[in-house]
Amino acid sequence: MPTATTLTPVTKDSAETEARRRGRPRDVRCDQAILRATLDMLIEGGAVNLSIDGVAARAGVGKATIYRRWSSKEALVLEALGSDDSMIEITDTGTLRGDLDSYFEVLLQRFQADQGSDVLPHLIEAACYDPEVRRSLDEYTSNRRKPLLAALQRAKRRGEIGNNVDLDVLIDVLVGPFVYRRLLTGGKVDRVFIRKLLDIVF
Amino acid sequence: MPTATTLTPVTKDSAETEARRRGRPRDVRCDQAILRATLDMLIEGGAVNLSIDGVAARAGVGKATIYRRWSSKEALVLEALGSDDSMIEITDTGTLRGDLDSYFEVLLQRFQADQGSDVLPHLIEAACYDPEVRRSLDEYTSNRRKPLLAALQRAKRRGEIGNNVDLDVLIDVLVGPFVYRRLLTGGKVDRVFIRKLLDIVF
Amino acid sequence: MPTATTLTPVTKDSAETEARRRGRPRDVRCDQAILRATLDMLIEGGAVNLSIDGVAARAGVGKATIYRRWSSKEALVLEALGSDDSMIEITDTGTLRGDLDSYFEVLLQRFQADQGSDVLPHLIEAACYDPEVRRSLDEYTSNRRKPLLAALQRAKRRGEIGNNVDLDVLIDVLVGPFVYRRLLTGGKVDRVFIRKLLDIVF
Amino acid sequence: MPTATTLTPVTKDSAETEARRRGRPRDVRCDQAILRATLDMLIEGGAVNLSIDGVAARAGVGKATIYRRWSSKEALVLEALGSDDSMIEITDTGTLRGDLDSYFEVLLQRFQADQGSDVLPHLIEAACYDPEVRRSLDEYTSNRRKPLLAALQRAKRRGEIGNNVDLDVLIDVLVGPFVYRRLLTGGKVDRVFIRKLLDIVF
DNA sequence: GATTAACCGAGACGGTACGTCACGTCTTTAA
DNA sequence: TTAAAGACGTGACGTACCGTCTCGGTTAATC
Repeated sequence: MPTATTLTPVTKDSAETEARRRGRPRDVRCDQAILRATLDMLIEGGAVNLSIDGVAARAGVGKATIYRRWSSKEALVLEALGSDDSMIEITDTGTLRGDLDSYFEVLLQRFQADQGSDVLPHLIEAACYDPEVRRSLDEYTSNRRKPLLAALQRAKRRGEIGNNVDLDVLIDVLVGPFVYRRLLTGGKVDRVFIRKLLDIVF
Repeated sequence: MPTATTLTPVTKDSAETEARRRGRPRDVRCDQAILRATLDMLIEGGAVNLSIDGVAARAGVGKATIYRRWSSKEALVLEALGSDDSMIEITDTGTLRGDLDSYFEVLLQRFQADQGSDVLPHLIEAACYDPEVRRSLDEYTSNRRKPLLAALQRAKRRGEIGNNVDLDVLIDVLVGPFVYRRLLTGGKVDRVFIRKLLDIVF
Repeated sequence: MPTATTLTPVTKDSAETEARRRGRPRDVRCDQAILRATLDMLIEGGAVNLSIDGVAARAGVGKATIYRRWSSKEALVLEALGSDDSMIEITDTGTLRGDLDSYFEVLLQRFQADQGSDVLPHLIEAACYDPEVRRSLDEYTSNRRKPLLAALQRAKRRGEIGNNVDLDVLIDVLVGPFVYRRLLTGGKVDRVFIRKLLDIVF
Repeated sequence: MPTATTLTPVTKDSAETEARRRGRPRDVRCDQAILRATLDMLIEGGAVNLSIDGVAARAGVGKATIYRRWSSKEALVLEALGSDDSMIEITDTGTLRGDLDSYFEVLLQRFQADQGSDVLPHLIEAACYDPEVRRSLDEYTSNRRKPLLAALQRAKRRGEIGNNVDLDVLIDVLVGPFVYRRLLTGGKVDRVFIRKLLDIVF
């Protein structure tokens, strides 16, 4: 998930150092209520059925209060999702295969839980015409890759991966098939799939 | 692309065997005009800016005439896309590497031309809540995989690919990274990427 | 009710004298089914909820078969209503008061049964922009006045009504208040009303 | 015409006593523009050719802005008509015949100007299935009767009208024939008609 | 008996208007 | 200055009927 600063503040209140803005300060409870309502409605109806009007009503908040904080529905969604820290941690098992097993196990669960959700697809589409969303989505993706990258770097140091292998591309090869099946083919994603995938790559 | 029968007819006229539907038959020119208008507007403004009202106006057709044929905007888009036969043909070069080079060359052009388009992302999202779109999208994807599958089977027969390799998963490994970069990471997709990808897999 | 000839035939088959048109003759059962369906739907939902599509479906008839016979919804309604001959017969009681009592008794029942119906109002509106309906409605009204006119003429001959009284206007005075209450004031129409009305006029 | 409160506000702002509704107040210029456009279009094309889309476009206003204020086309029309204060004033001439002459003179002009208009008929029909319109139409009618009632009461006090005459019914007798001719018979409404009418009643 | 013209059902066709929804902005009062 | 409330113009939605127009298939009178 992108750090909150990427999308959140329409008006930057960059730091507390800044001489405390004048006028009534923003109510933090509003932020919370809005994000809470957003998450709830995302779970209930997906991103498509999420409307700003709906969130405002549910959060007991004026629409302007939302637009004051986020520039678009997607910015709001991205931040609402970001509040759950969903980064996959990879415990260093000492071997590449061990690390990957632990990683894919979690990834598998994520994908299965995620089935039917339209949140990611919605953001992907939104990213097409909203550069800000594009940036945030890239950052989100990038963050998710970090633990895997670390594990692969460890393996490279241990000599388990050839020196001439581009690790970024290797990640694409390992994660891409998941995304492809999930979004386009509707194919199954299970342990057998993972095993076959690893058999091919390594 | 799905064969026309998948999405097209809201009312199925399953076969010609059926004794010719009663009533005034549908005007084929309407189908053509609508699909033509849809494609034009897709190119001009993407899937998000495509409205049924707009298509109807442009095609010189009543809205009902569209809804009579397609149940949703996405069904319409899928068929409009399908009408251009965009399957990638792989000429049999005799070697796996040769086949793949020719395939990826075209795929690369496609991806670059496709950059910024929101059509595929839009369909992916639509597939989340419209099973009909889901089905058609799967079929579309499946068709696109066929030439590649054929090439890999030739290679397997020639012994270039191990007998225990699951070709379906291999395709996922070859194509998935493209999709992943295109939709999620925003990463570059070029010849260097392809070379590194093939280096890893083979 | 207007004689059928006023509105009914879009194409006039004025008389049997004409050398019997060629081609398949119109099916009388269609006329019946259509009028039947129209009456039923009028009773169920009023003139506003009456649609040609609906009548056609209910009568098991093509829409063209209706338009071949009647030029508009209202023409159809007028004829459907006309099939019940609803003229009020006044039995000659020998005195004006007796005749009027018998007449108003029936008129009263009609008005009460008619309450809530939108058929007459609908026709009145239609008459504004359809001269054919205008003509038919006038004729319909005119026919309804005839029995009353006859009774008044008898009374005039008997000397119960002054010689200088315009009987047409007298009918207006006797019937107008009914219509006025029914359509515009929403006021009660009962025996007391009739008595007071007659008290004023005579 | 009904006082504005009858139909106007979909959400009642019953009185000024209520502590000023929250949120952005309705723009009075919208009301004016909408009513203005409605009246114009009524004059041009009658009630049948009046569409909400048309009014919205002409008034330069969104459709929702209209629906926020009036629940139906007819409610809108009724209020638009009411904004022109069309009550007929009867100057006290001292004699019944004088008052009536002055009244009928204006009524006559109204009826002639009104010829061909479908507004009243349209409202009458609408009143059949919309109780709100029914109520407003009754109130409208009731208001229109008031001046006449006052004149008749003056005449009664002067002894020109018998004590046992029900003035409400008398009004029905005086006005009903007009309505009846106008709506149903298509008969002429002129000074001769009025004279004959008065000859009969008085 | 073949031809022919009008009829019939079904339903497609271009339109128009409907009433609803959500968008993102703006305008009020109150804190 | 922020907040809640909600009005605002915009524009698309999917539906319902309109009256007309093809279709294939009757059904008689005429040739």
